Amino acid sequence: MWISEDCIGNFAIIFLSGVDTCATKSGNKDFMSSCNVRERLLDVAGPVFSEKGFEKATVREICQKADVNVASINYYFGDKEQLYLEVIRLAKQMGVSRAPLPEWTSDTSAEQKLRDWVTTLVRRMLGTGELSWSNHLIMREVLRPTKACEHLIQELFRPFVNIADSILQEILGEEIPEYRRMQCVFSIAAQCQFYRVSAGMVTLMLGQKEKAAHYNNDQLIEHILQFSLAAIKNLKQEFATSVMESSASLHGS
Amino acid sequence: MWISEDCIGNFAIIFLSGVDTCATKSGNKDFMSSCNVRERLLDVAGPVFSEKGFEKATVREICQKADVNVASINYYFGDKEQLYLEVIRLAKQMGVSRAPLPEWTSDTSAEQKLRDWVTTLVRRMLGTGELSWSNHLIMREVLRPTKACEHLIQELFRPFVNIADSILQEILGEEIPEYRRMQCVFSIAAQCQFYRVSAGMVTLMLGQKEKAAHYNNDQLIEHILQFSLAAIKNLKQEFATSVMESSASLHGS
DNA sequence: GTTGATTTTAAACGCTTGTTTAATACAATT
DNA sequence: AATTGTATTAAACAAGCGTTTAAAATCAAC
Repeated sequence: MWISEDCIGNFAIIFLSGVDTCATKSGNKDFMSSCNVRERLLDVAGPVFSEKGFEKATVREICQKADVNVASINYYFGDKEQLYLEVIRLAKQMGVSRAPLPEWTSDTSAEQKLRDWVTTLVRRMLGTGELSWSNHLIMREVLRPTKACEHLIQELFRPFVNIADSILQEILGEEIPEYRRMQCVFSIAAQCQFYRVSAGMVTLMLGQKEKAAHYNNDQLIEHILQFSLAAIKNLKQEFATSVMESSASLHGS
Repeated sequence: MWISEDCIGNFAIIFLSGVDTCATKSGNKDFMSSCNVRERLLDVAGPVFSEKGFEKATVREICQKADVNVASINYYFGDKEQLYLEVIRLAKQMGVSRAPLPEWTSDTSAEQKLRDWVTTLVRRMLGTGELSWSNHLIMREVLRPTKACEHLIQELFRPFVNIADSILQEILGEEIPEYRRMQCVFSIAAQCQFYRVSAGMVTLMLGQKEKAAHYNNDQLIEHILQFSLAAIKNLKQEFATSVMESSASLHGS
């Protein structure tokens, strides 16, 4: 309302004061540092929570890295946990946009879709780089769910699993019961997850050299896909023959 | 050095004084409670570290449950970390003895061996009951290795993985390179591991009812085995045909 | 310039952590 | 009985944590 009069003069004030005028969230660092405290906290808290976990991450470290006072988290978010919940929401958005599923047309084969799905999951799980903190954080929630996990399941996991389920339905047909399909989805996801959660142990077991030689993302995707596709196709075949057999024994008796 | 003289008389002292004389570690509770403080701490610390993790487990809780003074851990083990390392050693021994591999004879089939291996791994990972704390604790080390992990790898993981590797070699033959076999071993282990590390998320996704209906240990073992065996056999077959093809194209060109 | 609300700050609070300490209790040896 | 070395205890310690507070600074509006 105060804009209504003496408006022209105040534009300069708005622009220079830096209050709530941070139009772009990324890019220019000098401009960033003039953004408001709330934004700075959100930007900094993600990587810290990702690296340390909720418990071991300290408000003091976050505030120091955001270059704000220690009381700022409580002032803007209430407490540490509320900040964490906001960060998880941010991580979900970034995790999806970071490694999205490709667009499919009506004539994309089921196998290609499954390849895309596995590729996306591996990239999300094992991805490194600037935004990988979001995936690390989400993985923490999977391994040790907090209040935030329910939100992730509804908005992220269930939709993603449903896609895999429909692909498997395409391959396996309608006869195979839903829970068998879901077991297969879990078996595929399990393999992708393994190389993230057990990465430390795998490296210790294989040694750096061997791991670098045979366990990069592309090789893992290829192995997981080949391994899983063979298993799925066998399931279909075995189900077909078992139906035939029971049908035959029915007729025979 | 003080043993060198007046040795005979001191045997009685050693034996009666209660130092290092706790012959049986399990069973009789009355005897247990008369054991020395060190033993009581070791007995109590395992479950606590398993449930809370090293960081969140407090010396005060451990000492309270062991019914000893808070200073006892520092007196007997130096500090909290030394106690933890001792507990990990204990966990390794108990983890193996809790769910051992069955004995195999020369005419045990490779498939049966693989079934036993998967069964053992699932039991160790998902086992519940009195001694399951040891497996929980070991899994914590896999997910977030500390100093103690190297010891576990040498004494526990590598031998166990080697067994699976030799079983797969039996099935696949000599032609398939070692790193492909290892990838398969990891894929199998990954599936077993998934239902432990993601148990919370799986339950949240499926709901208690569905999980209880289709995801008990026996059903999981059966699924993992069927899924993996199909994949392995396909690998063998594909490798054979690809060798034949390259041989044929070699002859053809 | 003054006012009144909002934001920022340094300091302190209350609590928990692992560890240390100094006094005490105990049992074996002299 | 006195001594000696070990074991146990309650209390204190120092450091770190999340949070609160009350004063100071900032800024739009009059």
